[in-house]
Amino acid sequence: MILGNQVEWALHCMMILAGMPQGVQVPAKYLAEFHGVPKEYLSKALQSLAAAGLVHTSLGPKGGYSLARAADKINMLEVVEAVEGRQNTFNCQEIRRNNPCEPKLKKMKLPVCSIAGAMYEADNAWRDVLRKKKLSDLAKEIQISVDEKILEKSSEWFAEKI
Amino acid sequence: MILGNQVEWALHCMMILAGMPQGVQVPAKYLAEFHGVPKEYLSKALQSLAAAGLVHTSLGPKGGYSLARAADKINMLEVVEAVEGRQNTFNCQEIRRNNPCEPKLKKMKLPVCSIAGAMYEADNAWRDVLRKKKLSDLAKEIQISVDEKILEKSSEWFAEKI
DNA sequence: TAATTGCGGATAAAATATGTCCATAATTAA
DNA sequence: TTAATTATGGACATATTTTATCCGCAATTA
Repeated sequence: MILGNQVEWALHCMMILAGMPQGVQVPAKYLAEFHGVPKEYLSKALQSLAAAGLVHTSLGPKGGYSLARAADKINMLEVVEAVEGRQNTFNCQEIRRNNPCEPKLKKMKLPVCSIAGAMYEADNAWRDVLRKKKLSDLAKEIQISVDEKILEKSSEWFAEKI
Repeated sequence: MILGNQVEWALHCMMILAGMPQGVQVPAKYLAEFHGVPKEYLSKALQSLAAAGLVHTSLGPKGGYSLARAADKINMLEVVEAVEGRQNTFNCQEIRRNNPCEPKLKKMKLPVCSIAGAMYEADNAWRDVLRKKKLSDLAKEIQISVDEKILEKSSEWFAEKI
């Protein structure tokens, strides 16, 4: 039960975009180079973000990606779900219906299985944590925990390229 | 990001075992038949439960599986982790170390990444829910939600076979 | 002794994750 | 107008994980 790498990539990219000046578009090429990940594959994640309305995209030179909303209006869950989908981690196969004692169970309408219910409850707790964490919250934490010089150099690195 | 079927199977098997009279061992064969799942593969999950000390096993005729502890001394998280492992759903690849501005990052010791930290927090919330849910709680819920006749028939079905 | 059962290793098939390649259309700057 | 740049999206390839299946072994019971 493990999330794909794309989730990590997407979150880091969103933080980069959150740190960009207004109106600047960042191409996938540089997001990929900066994070050391394959550009073509990262693009798939970025396209998912675009499809979910979390980033704005533009074509051509000076084109690229930017946040579609302010960082305090986007939470982590949106990013994770955009890339990973919205399925529950628990995929109930309804094996209780295979009970040989009651063949009718195969077709009957049943209330949610208690086991599945508990697993869904856990999934919801997971989502709640991510929903409460805005990108702006993350940005603050990063501002505090990461060496100031690195942040500055990174900023310059992007500014040069774009 | 989806749990394997084994988790569902294992949880349902645990509930069957929780409903068995003291001292009765249930063979994998019947657990598989009852739930309509392949015996050989289910056995792998049951072996994981045994390795985690959640079930007791015995060989030979009249052998099989039984709970290693009372149902109120086992929680859902233990079952899930026995089968699925204890990894976090978020597998941090530390792509921040690929930052071209600071090659030293590759080898430096760093505090937990803010992004990873938030994801771990979500994982912990997920675990907390499952840890609080004992098998005995589930048993009560099932007792209430499932048709009494089905419970009785199922009980008889196992009693006949064993 | 014969039947039953869990255990564990080897193998295989199917599904998913990961990664690459390329043609296309849109946009910008010269 | 032209050339360069960029996202999009589909096709394809590879790697990894999940989902099994098979079988010999040792332990146990009747």
